[in-house]
Amino acid sequence: MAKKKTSIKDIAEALGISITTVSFIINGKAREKRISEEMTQKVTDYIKKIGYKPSHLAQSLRLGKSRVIVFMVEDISNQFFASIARLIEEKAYKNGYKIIYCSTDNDVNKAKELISTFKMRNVDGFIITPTPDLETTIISLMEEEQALVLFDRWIPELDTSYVVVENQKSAKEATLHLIDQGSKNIGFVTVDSNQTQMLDRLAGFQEAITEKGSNQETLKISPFIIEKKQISLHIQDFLTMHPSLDALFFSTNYLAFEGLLALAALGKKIPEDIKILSFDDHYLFNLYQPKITSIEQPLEAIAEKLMESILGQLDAEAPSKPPQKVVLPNKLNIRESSLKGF
Amino acid sequence: MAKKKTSIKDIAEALGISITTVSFIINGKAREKRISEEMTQKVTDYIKKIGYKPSHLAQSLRLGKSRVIVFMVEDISNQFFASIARLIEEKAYKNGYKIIYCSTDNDVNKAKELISTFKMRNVDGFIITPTPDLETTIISLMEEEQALVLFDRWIPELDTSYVVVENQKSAKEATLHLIDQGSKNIGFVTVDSNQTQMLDRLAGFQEAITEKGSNQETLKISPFIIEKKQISLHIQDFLTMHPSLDALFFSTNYLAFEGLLALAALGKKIPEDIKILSFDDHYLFNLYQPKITSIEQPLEAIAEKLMESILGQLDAEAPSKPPQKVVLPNKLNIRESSLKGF
DNA sequence: TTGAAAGCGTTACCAG
DNA sequence: CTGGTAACGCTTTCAA
Repeated sequence: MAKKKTSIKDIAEALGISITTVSFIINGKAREKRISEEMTQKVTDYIKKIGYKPSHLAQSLRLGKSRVIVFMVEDISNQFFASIARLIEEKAYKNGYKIIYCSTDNDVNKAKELISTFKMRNVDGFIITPTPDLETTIISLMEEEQALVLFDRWIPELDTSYVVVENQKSAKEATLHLIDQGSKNIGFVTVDSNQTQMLDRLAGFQEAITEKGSNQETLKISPFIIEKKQISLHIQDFLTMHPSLDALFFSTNYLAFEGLLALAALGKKIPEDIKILSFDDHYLFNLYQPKITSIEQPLEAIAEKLMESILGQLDAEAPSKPPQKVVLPNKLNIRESSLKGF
Repeated sequence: MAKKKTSIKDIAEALGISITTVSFIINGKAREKRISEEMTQKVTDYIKKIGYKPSHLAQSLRLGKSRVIVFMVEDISNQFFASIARLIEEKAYKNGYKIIYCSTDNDVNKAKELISTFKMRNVDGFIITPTPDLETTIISLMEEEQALVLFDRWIPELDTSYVVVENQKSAKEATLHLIDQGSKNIGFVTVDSNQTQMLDRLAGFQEAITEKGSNQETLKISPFIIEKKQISLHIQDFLTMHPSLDALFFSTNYLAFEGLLALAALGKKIPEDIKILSFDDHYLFNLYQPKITSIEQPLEAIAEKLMESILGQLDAEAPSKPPQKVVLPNKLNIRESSLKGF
């Protein structure tokens, strides 16, 4: 494949000077090393002429840094992760870093394998949404002093940097809103896993319920259901088993979409028959009739903090700080689906 | 950062043997090089014990291959691209390749810069949705005999591998369906650009119109409109200016979503007042009331062909084939939004 | 002001 | 069967 690439050596030979000189000039150390103006000029001109680009690979090997950051999420085709990815990518490129994405499917073994292969690629930093049981691997990453930041969920036992949102607080607030709108019997539909963000959302929900003495039912959908259709059917069953439910809180948007389908199948009217609301805003919540109330995570801020944290750890100049633990506020977008008088 | 990593040299020293031997064993050439069973055993045991992993960086430098493929799309947060990315990623990992994603925003300069920086990272292959005016860069890639495959759109003048879908045929078929359902005056809403896929869709639409002698109007939305709201307003204007339109064909799903918003604002009923249909299926088209008719691209097949093509080019064993030009069929999902009697 | 050479971690050729 | 060593492309120390 690919024609032989010109190397720094070729340049040196062509110009009849040493590799060192070329290297210094390329790396902007001409001044510092007091290389003559004309030499510098000659070299830069030649480089521009032949369009030489140094090999990042060789640089990485030599310097022990690759300027690559891994962004490891549950599923990159998920809108939430894809959006963050997009924002991260932008900020990374601006700082001379590249991003490698990968999806874990929330499978520990896949995650472990991925981390191991990335370590041997000398990536500089890891941004990870941890799968269950990933503690030991994360610990080894910490021991090796790798730049690391968790997001979306974190591991309570570990003292790592992370960026998450106020799951519990927002879930509580949203639940209170539902109660405030007259809901007396609220169903919480979530995914059956012990990821912190899901647990916190449930906790927030229950806190509100307890506080106000309302009734509640909870449906935990197995994360192993691949076929979406199944999810919708589960929700239908849930609704028929608990006919008195007058509101539904979905812990994440894809569950809400399935819920919408279930509700339509049962001929339930939103919000007259049943009010609904979901965590994780989605562009289409604003489009659906009625518009769906939801809790919006601050994508931009999450990406910002993530990069700030990882870049901070990567900055050799800066003194190494203690792990940064960032918890960002969400925004409750109240729309038609949860309103009493609508 | 990171503790000193153990290298092949450390292993050789620790075991009192040569680097070469270790290297052979690691690379499974023990048999071939007729290294003794016990030596092999000793080394593999030791490697397992200390958990040694070879440096991919050094391997890449040495071998001139990085086992990295770049996936360069317009916008990775777009559902279509994110879904393909997910599928590609899976297939790549299975073959020992990693994927680096990046978004061009359909901006030539960004694309050029990206390609240049990836070249110096010795990536092995490029999967690209070309931006306008990217010809020269693509040509230089071809001259360097880089593994390359375009997708979503391609560059007619260039003899590259590509994977696209039957845009024209499907658009025509969909338009005929609309006419068949009694539409007499169809509006085509597209993005104002000369990307091949959009042009082909328009061509297919017009072909059907001409063939059947129907009426048509076309609205081209500038790709520079960032604010979605604006798009929706444009569509509203379009509809009020052409009140006789009885069907709308959206060339891509995000335009359809905005169209839905516009239609709702104008109080138009689908499909009674106006029928609609869109290119690029979306999970939510099936959820909306009424369900939206759309043309579904074969994501899985696209990803499959893309990887097949790039891996084929990367396979040193295989004789270099002429560029593979793949055109995949789509599927017209007829749903409620385009049906007469609904 | 410039150059020689070591070294980053591998692979693979050539000896023995 | 095993080992020495050049080379991949670069940075950087030390020397001139």
